[in-house]
Amino acid sequence: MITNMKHIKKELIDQGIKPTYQRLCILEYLHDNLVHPTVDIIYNKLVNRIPTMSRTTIYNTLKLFSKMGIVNEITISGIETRYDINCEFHHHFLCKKCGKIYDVDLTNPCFQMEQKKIDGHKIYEAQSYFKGICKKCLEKSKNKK
Amino acid sequence: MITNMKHIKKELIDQGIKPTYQRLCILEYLHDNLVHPTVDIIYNKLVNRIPTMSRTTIYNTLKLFSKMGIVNEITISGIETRYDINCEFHHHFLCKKCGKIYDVDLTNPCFQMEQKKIDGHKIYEAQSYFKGICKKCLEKSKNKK
DNA sequence: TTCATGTTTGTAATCATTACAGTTATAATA
DNA sequence: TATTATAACTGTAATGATTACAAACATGAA
Repeated sequence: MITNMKHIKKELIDQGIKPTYQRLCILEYLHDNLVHPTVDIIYNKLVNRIPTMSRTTIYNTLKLFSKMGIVNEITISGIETRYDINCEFHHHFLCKKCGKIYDVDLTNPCFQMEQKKIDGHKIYEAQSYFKGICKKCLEKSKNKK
Repeated sequence: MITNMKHIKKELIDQGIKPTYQRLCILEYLHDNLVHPTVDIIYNKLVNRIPTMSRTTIYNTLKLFSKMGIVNEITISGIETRYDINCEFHHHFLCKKCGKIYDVDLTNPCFQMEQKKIDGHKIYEAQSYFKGICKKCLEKSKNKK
């Protein structure tokens, strides 16, 4: 438990979300595990602490968080949704070989990503995905040769 | 049939892909319908011309095309994969209200999107997604007030 | 205490996608 | 032309993430 529960609670109240124990645990998990977890990963971790925890609750909560802009839904893989606390702006890289998702820091933030409107459409969220072969997999295939 | 079948055939042969009738029809459809179709949309259209057409063939073909860089898989919605001919570079905007996906032209192409490498990872594909409320839905909700 | 409202839970249903095995088409060779 | 090997196509069944739904539970107000 790295993140202070009081801060987590305040974060929810500030957003007008009732701070139930389940919601606090989910938000705390997201703060402490910036690994783009799936619903299943979150469930398997939290069910230890809350034996009655339901997957449906996690789905509902993450949908609510997403609606309020607290988390981003990352659909890069096309298989399952992954979740990310909406903190400093960064992009994502998916390795087509090993499936891992890396954070990509933006040295020069792209102004297009920071627009509030585009072609008359109101932007709530912007994401960029890169797909290819990651550093580690590149090295592995080099060694094989 | 806007696009010339001979060109389509050449495109496949150039990529080293055997130009079967099914593949030609799928590629032709993608060229003529730049609407980010789903597998189901493509299937329902093509089954009229090829009554034996199978969904599995479309899945297989699109996966092959994606591998060869002929099409891009768009996973913006998280529900189903949409496909786009990989022509001039553009981004996508998803309306959270009506679900429509708009093309977004880039007046000033972002240099980060054109890199071949990032953090040592080799980039094959780059996409940017915007999510929010589209122009039409914004106007509709204005009128209601 | 009662009541209303919102939240959580577990199960069943949905639906996109994949696995698989049988069939068919294609191209090379005899 | 006939044969054969290989690749492509097809239809069905299975998978697995997500959602729908209804019952149980918690909370706070009256």
